[in-house]
Parts: sequence; structure tokens; C-alpha cells
Amino acid sequence: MDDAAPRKGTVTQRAVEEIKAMIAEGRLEPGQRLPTERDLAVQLGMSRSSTREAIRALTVMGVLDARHGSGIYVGALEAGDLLETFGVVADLSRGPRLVELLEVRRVLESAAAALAAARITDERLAAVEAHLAAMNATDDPEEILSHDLAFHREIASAAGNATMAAILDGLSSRTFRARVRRGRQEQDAIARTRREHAAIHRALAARDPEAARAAAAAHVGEVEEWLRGRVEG
Amino acid sequence: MDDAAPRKGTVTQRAVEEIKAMIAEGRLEPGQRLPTERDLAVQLGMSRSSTREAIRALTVMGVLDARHGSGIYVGALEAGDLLETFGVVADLSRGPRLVELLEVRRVLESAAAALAAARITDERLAAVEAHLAAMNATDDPEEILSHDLAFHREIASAAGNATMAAILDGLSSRTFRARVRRGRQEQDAIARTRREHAAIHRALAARDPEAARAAAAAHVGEVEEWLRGRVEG
DNA sequence: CCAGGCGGGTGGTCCGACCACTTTGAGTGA
DNA sequence: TCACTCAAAGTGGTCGGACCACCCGCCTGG
Repeated sequence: MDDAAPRKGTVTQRAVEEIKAMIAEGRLEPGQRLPTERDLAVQLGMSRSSTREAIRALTVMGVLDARHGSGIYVGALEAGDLLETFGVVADLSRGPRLVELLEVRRVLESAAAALAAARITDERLAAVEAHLAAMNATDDPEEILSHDLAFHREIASAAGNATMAAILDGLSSRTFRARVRRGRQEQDAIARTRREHAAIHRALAARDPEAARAAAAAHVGEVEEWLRGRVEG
Repeated sequence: MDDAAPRKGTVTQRAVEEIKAMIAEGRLEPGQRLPTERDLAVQLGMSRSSTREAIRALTVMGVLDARHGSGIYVGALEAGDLLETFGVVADLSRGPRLVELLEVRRVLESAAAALAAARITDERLAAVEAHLAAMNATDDPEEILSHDLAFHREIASAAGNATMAAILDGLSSRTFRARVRRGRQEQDAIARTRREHAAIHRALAARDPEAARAAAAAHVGEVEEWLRGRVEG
């Protein structure tokens, strides 16, 4: 007989748990190829449709990687893939939750800045500086935003914690930033952003973790306070 | 003609983006019911199977809520539902990424403790104290763990940031904690945990944010350091 | 030996049917 | 009149099969 544990909500849900278990227990290694959908369906004792839905669910989470015509593979299980959902959260959040997300970001961003100040290499510091310069050299909002994001991404990477960097990346997703910024057309906003970025860079260059933490917290906190006022007002 | 935007990878992926857009643009409000799968399939110009896969994907992310026999509804879009993925990440992570996750948790947990110290009410403080007492009153590891989790959950809630609490909940998921603890059978581990929890509680009772931050950081950091040693060793 | 094509196998999509569950309201009995 | 029952309609859940689009490796012909 099989293991005969047919309970557990829907059939698809069971399939998801089953596959997750295979990976968690190490029966499936990252990069390894899974049986075909058809075989998997037989193994799990369900139809291909249900199996497919389970695979789709895991694919969305970044756990699996389905390649058309080739097969299904276990994802790299890297932070970036797994936490992609985080960007969706940011996209769909509004009102008070936006403030909460920004508060989380402030906490993590300042921690990352402090770590980066202690660990950053000269090469990475140069990259940070390059994005800062590029951001100051143009007036195209789109380009500014692009370098703004890259600036923060570089710092997060320098912190040496890929997971933290991935979370911050999701929290700073393009649409999120764009939406927050949309209503902030005050002319001094850009100038203030430039000043704050410069302060962060100085702290990094000085290898001063506490200064970096404070500068990063102030940078995010400034936006946070502004948004808080708009939401509660 | 239709809107004629057939690009975008797979059909299912397009459906996911389409539905996400409906919600992001406010065409669908939380709690509202969506058209039936069959109607939705017609609207999107695709088969019911593909539509279902898209719905499934969004359901897994917590964006939608499909109720058998009733209909499909837009989820509450609350932090807890949306960030369930964090639990999956914690479950599937191992090796260096576990350390990274713990580092993220340390940062957030200490921030939450500091916030909680400033904001916690007497009722919540009593609840924290109750879990602390219950944890000290038993030797059943399972029960200890249960109150341990509740202890931290209560503090995270008291911090007043539901999103942060949800993330911490995912990072502290049962299997995650159990797995870390599995190898820590040293007898003094439990005693140490109790001491650390007591220190956190004292800081909360004193409404001292900095002490709470330090105590929480030390608590998580202790586990973190131990795990770091095991991974790198 | 190499280049090209061609076929088998894979995931992607579609269809139609049926099952399981929830909801609703008409009917029935007290 | 009211409350309860239960049956029918509508919904998501599952199934099986068919076909399409794509990848890859073998095999053929040069």
C-alpha cells in the first residue's frame, strides 16, 4: 500500500506539502530535475491537472523552476527567488500597511547600512559612489529612480547578507517607490534625497557604522513620516 | 477588438498580472467576490484550466481566497496572509541562509522589542508575563516551545506593526525553531532561554526601549552565534 | 568529421465532464 | 404563523484526454 494519508484539505494542497517535504528532507537537491508532470501525478495518485496546480504554486514561490520543453527543476532556493513575493506585497499594500512596510524597511535598511560600513570593500564603495554621482548628474526622474534603487541595492549587498538584501529589494520595488514618489512633487524632494544619499555615502566611506545607521534611518524615516502624515490625515 | 496585449510569457502569467492589476487599481476591493472561474476565463480570453492556475498562484500568495462551493474572494490583504511565504522560506532554508535569516530576525526582533517597550499596555504586558510563567512552569519541550513562540508573538504585536509581526512570525515558524533546537540538547540551553526571556520582560515592564532592544538582540544573537559556529565549522 | 534536420519527450493550454461543497429558498410540518 | 428540512442550483475542485509549442539529442547525409 501507499502511505495512505489522504486527509489534508484539497488534493492540490497535499501535493504542495508533499513536494515541499521532498525538498526539505533533501530527497530533492537544488538544480535537480523532478519527474515529469505525468509521472509525478501517478506517484502522488492524482490527476495531472492537480499536480500542475501544485507545481504552479511552488513555481510562483520560487521553489520550483519549470522550463518549457525541458522539465521541472528544483530552484536555486536563493533568497531573491524565494522572496520575490515580497514585491507583490509591496505592490498591493496601501494605506496604513504602506507605513508599516516603510517602518520595516527603515529598520532593515539602517541595519544593512551599519553592517556595510564595517564590511564594505573599496570596489563596492566606488560603485556606490558611481551611482550617487550618476544620480546627481541627471534630472530625468526615471534615471534618478533607477540609480537610487541601485545605490541602495549596492549597500544592501555590501552588508553581506543576501537574504536581507533580497527583502530590501522587494520593499523597494519599482512600483512601490514610484507610487510613493508620485505624490511628492515638491521640488526640494530630489535635492533632499541627494543630500541624504550623500550623507550615507560619507558614513560608509568613513567606515562609521553608527553614522551610517543614523543616516539610513533618517533617509527612510523622512519618507515614512511624510507618508504617515498623508495616511492619517 | 480586445485590448490586444497578448505578449508576456505564458497565458497563466498574464492572468496573474491581470488580476493583480485589478486589485492594485482598486477595481477589486478586499473581501469582494470575483466572477466565477468560468466567467473569469471568458473575460480573460483563456481556458478555465489556465485561469484556475492563476487563481491558485494568487491563492498561495494570500492575495485571493477561494472558498469551495461559494466563490473566489479578494483576500483581506493582511500582513499575515501575504507574508506566509516567509514560513516557507524558513522551512526550506539551510546552511548559511539560516544564519542570514536569524540575522534578519535579530534586527527585527530587537526593533520590535524597543517599540513594544514604548507602546505596550498593561494588559499585553500581563499576557507576556503569563507566557513567561507558563514556560517556566513546565519541562515539556513542546509546551515550552509553544509558549516561547507566543511570548515573542505577543511582543511583536505590542510593537504595533502588524507587518513586522507577521514577518517575525514566519521567521519563527515552528519547524524552523524546532530544527534549530534539535541539535541543542545541552541542558543549560533551556535555562539560558528562560533567563533571556526574563530579561526581555524586565525591560518591557520598565518601559525601557534600549534595554529591551539589547535584551532581544542578545537573545536571538546567542542562537545566531551558536548556529554560525555549526555552519562554518 | 561536422552540420542540419527530425523525432521523441516535455511543459503549456484547452476542453468537457463529473464530484464536493455552500447557499438559498421553497415546501412542509407543527 | 413560524421554524425546520431538504432539494436544487451554483460554485470551486478534480479528473482524463487531447493537442500545441518548445527543447534536446540522435541520426542522417554531406
